[in-house]
Amino acid sequence: MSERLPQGFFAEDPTVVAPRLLGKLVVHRRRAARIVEVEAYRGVGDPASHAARGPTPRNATMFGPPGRWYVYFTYGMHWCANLVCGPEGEAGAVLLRAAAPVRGVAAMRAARATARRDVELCQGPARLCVALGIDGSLDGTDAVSGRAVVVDDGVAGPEQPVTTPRIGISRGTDLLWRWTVPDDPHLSRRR
DNA sequence: ACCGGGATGTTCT
DNA sequence: GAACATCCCGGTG
Repeated sequence: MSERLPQGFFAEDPTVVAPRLLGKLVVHRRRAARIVEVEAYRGVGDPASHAARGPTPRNATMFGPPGRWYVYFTYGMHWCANLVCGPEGEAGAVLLRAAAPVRGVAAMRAARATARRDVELCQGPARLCVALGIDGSLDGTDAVSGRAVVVDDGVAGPEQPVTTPRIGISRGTDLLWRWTVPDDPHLSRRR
């Protein structure tokens, strides 16, 4: 059975929370997917973070309390989903980059008509949002007890997650702040 | 398989 | 204007 995450799960630094999210389930609209790939973004001080230059209207949620969804719009057409982590005001977050479909697969296929194989349904941060029906209306909502939640269903994450540089960024590329389940077929591809 | 380019709009220089 | 935590499609090998 799925259990709510303990209070304080998201209170630690995003680089600590990120690997712990591997193996957890994202649940929304009767669909569920197991997280296999994440990236940590620190707030001010991380040049790749949306919060690097302080608060703006877009990143306001990042500066709020941990455990909430930060959902942003990019490239004129894509939503991406993060979990706010760390002390309030530090604007840390973990980006969900890929997941393995677990429940509601038919609904995911309907939402992701261009996916040719089920392995592609949540393979990438924007694809994951489409498959699960996540959009900007979720921004700022509670990820422990709200409409969309992250839960622990008792399946252990990897003992030794793989760490790599983050994908799709032009600054902070030296930091190994991407964590993946080793050799999982649902990982996003490029580099 | 790999690559290049277009889509589309918000944010920032 | 340019960049952007992306994806899709159509070219070529």
